Amino acid sequence: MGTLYIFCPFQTFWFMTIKRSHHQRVKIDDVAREAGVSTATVSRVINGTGTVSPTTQQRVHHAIRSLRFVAHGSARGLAGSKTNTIGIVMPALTTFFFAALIKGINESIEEQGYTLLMYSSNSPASMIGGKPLPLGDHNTDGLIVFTDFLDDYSIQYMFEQGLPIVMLHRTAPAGLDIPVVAFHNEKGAFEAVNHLIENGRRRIVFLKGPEGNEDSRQRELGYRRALASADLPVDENLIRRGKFATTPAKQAIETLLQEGAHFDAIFAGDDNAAVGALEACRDMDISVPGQIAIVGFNDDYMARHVSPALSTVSAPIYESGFKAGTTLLKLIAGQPVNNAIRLETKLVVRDSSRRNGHG
Amino acid sequence: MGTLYIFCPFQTFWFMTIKRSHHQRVKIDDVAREAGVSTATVSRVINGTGTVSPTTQQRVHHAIRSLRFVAHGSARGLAGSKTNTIGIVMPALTTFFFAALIKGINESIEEQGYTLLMYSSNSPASMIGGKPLPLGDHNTDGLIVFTDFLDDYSIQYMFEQGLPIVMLHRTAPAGLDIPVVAFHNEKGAFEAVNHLIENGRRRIVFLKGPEGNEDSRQRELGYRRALASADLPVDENLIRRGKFATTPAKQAIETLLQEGAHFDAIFAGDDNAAVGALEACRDMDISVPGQIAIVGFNDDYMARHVSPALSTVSAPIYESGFKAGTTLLKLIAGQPVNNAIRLETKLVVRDSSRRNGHG
DNA sequence: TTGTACAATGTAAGCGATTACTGAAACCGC
DNA sequence: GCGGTTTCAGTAATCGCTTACATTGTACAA
Repeated sequence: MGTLYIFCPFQTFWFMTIKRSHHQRVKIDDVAREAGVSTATVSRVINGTGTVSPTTQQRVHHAIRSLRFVAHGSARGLAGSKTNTIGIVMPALTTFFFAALIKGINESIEEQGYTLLMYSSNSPASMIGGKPLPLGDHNTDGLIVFTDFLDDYSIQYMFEQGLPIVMLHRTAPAGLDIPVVAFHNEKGAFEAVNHLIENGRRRIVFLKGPEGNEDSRQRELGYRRALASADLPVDENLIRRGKFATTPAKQAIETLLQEGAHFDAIFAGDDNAAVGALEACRDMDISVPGQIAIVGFNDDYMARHVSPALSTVSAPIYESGFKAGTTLLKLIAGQPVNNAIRLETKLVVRDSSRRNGHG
Repeated sequence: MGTLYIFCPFQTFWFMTIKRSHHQRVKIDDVAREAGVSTATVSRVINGTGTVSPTTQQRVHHAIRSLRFVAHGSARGLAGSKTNTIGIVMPALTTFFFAALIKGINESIEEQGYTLLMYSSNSPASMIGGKPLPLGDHNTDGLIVFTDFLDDYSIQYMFEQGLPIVMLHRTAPAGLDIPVVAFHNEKGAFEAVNHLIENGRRRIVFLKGPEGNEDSRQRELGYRRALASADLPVDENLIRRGKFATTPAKQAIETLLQEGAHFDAIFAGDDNAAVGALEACRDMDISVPGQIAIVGFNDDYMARHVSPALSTVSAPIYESGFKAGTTLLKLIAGQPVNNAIRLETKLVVRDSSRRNGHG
């Protein structure tokens, strides 16, 4: 600001750009003129479409670099009907889960030159009645749906418009041929509960997730199957709602204890809930795993850092995001995809459910 | 699929959309025709620009709803030179910090109809030499910079192009009038270290963040000032790199212990590092806070859930994201903004640094 | 009654790329 | 040397909106 060294190309450049401000930016015509070719040729070089001689390519690349040309996204979007952007609709979570997921998606699409357009909200969106999604077939080339706050009708609408869609941790609306990426929840839960049973636990609490959550529903099925296959009865009173969150889970366990319920293990719907359960026990001076064993789900960051370290069903969160990204890209490219991708989980036994602590 | 009830408008509609597939979608002309007005009027109604009679507005809104019209983002972007999208450049973190931040940004811009275009990467980007950012003045109306992987030169370039920019947890390139949103790191660190000193600690380890990280640098200044103001010497040997991560921090503490270093407290650069320190102590059977007191920074989710519960400098992460969002929007709107927003932190004393545990 | 001001709407020129179409030159085997 | 390909590159239409400008209509003061 202020200083201007006439002979310094960079400073001169700054000066120029300041002068012409936000308009008159360098566009493809400028590049074409600079390289002595037509805009079509520049476009071909940029996109690698059509045939351009090596010499010309060199010239064009040189012009692009020296002018610092970057194509206008909207213009490309309009002309090419391609945005190189995919969208994700998801709940506004603030957990490790969320972060890992996004990272996975991002890295899966990054090298392909795609960008993630994120729409995050906790309020329902719908194409009928409510405000329509700001995402969809205009702004993005594809969509990852990872939320319960979007009704089947809207999904069906976009799907039938031809928008590539991948469901993430949620099943597709009935009858629609939309790929799903999810964990093998039922199996993972079965193994977790089975592990508890094998260690002598008989009365096992299950902490459900939020109302309508699919992961939770499937984990509950696994829980029931494990009990059934060990010929243990299901006590509906031991099934409570932990909402995949620490505080509600803690309260649920406290309530159970106050009610004088009898149980020797807790299978929490996820690790957040498990941590809540852990704290309830700690506050009540109940030994874990001595009196009560606890197993969570997900293998969140903090699972191994709480004390006692939390046994949990390790779920490939990052991979699920990554898989969703690559699947969507394949879909966009018109390649065949596997329609139901279920990722395996793995039981990780730590201190919170070890046998040795048990009486 | 298959069933088609002639008299049901929705089904008929599906049928139609399927037939005409991905092209011939409903565009503004269709709406104009349906409402019996010109496209200009439809555009005015959509954007709330210009004057349109209430009756006409009604008709247009009705047409929009019945045709399920959603404006083509790229077309609007091209024509209006407005994308209603802001970008963020950030490191590919997988922490609670990141998630809360994004949530804050998102919610701050959501009600204004903006969307977040996220570019996340761990590889350097630059306008000179390297691959240019896929974000910037073409694709977004503004940019939040939250990463060290973007050089000052690029930021200066975009800034002088007139792109609204807000720096998040990073200072602006010298001489540029770019707003900064950050924590009061120095002060927060000072208070944390001071707290340790007041509780009788004398030899305090500091675990730095990653190379070049600004938050870390500022926290180190606070650490040094606190020691100085208590007339305590700074032992450079007690300053180690914890990289804002659990494992490196754990190793750093283990190394210190193996070297026979003498210290009675650890001020960790962030909570991840603090957890690592905690584990190193636990593994070595060192009592916390009995022998060594630990204080972290951020007040991450797990801080209160580890054991002993972690004392930490609580930082308003979500608010910082939110503030960055609103500031950027103001900037875009041409409104005056506060150029240096420093958010206050708050020391939260939990078990890991309580006096009673100290000899 | 006429002129002025303003409200309401239409017309049409872009915005900056992509790409279908077309033409010119170079290369091929016979 | 000649029709037939191929390669390389240019022309110009097009994508779906926004908006400057033009136009019409109506109210109101002079």
